Amino acid sequence: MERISRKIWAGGELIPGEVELAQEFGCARATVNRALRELAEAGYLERRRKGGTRVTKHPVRKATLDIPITRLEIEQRGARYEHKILARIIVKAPLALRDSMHLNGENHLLHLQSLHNADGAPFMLEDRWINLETVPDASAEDFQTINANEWLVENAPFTKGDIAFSAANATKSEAKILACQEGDAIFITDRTTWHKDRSITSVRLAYAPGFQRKTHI
Amino acid sequence: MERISRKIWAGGELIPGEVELAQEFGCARATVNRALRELAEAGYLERRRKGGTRVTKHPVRKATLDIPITRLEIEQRGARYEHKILARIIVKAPLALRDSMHLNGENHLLHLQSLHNADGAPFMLEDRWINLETVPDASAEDFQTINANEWLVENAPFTKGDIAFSAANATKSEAKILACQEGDAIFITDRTTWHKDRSITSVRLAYAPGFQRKTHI
DNA sequence: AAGTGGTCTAGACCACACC
DNA sequence: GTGTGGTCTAGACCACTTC
Repeated sequence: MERISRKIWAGGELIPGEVELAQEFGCARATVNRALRELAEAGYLERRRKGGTRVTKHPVRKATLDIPITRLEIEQRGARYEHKILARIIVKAPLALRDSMHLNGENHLLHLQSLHNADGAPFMLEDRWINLETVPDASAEDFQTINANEWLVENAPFTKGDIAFSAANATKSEAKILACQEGDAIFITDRTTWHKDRSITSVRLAYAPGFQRKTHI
Repeated sequence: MERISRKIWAGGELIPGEVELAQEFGCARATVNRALRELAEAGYLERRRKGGTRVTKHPVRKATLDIPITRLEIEQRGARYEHKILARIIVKAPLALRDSMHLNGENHLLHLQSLHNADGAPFMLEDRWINLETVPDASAEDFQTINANEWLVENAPFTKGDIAFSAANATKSEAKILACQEGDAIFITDRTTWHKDRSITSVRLAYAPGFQRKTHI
């Protein structure tokens, strides 16, 4: 790490092999391997068999972002959590989702709208679609006592997910639900999760104005 | 991992020690150690010396988010990058920043406003404050040929940083610069970086409407 | 074919946290 | 004290990629 930041090893440059470094530092090759592997995970090095190890030219800083369970996020702020189901309906997959969730028009989805409150004030509006082909048990749940997020964590573990963060102007109906003005800037999280190649759920989270998603490097 | 997801080992439960698992799986303890260490890094396990290893009760999913260099982000979309300096001035630290950057009123900051374009269209508006106590060389730079982001990556490596994502309504002047309407929802990234305990720079990035910051789990 | 990193083994000592 | 995970060593074989 010191040699990278002091540019003794410049960006793009091939650094010595593990055996050579082990000799130089007077340690075992496994120790060098672990050090280099961790630097590679952090994005400072690029490693290829036979090709050797290179210093990354433009190290992309990586921030790890926690994807919290909303109830815990609210409770950690010292607020009282509650949620309300605003709508619950089973429908055939709408056009807009067939592509992003790998569905056809015959697939049935559970469409759920819920509001999550912190100390009685609107905190986040959730618009969720659950794939009933993948998670048939969801059709028997009313999600009153346990919210959909936590139910899915328990009952439909996912293997991968796509996440996108963006900003949107509150629509008239969103503004009413979130107790803000139409047009207010709303922080949006879109997330689709998968088990292998089968979509589980696709959700749009609209946070009340002023919300910040924080992290650190 | 299988035993966690199938709940053979339930949340909060103490799992067998490394020696016992090595015997059961017929492998070396170092192999068990690496497996458990990686599961702990991913957030599924909590490990403590003498205390043993427990399954995390509410596993917090972690997403890794790339913090790209804006020029490369634009070029990777196949667009032509250019940037313009809109304002450049050296001032004493304003009240609003003294707290978040650990400054007093005698500290001088370089205040920089720049617009980053993709194929000639506004992409992102950058409002940056550079701490000249920590990075005195910045006062000699005009940032015309190399933008502040990349100059700082080269000349002032940081050890830690705070990041916050949010949404804001475009002000009248922001709307004019970003070629959008006043009030449009704008995706905001606020970032302050540090070298040890000295602040380097604090920056607010306002992306043109429609921008999404994507990642996956 | 050959050289690099990826992974594993069997053993050892240590640091920490709990008793 | 004592038991747990944290780390290291010396050696081995393998997988991948380039030549």
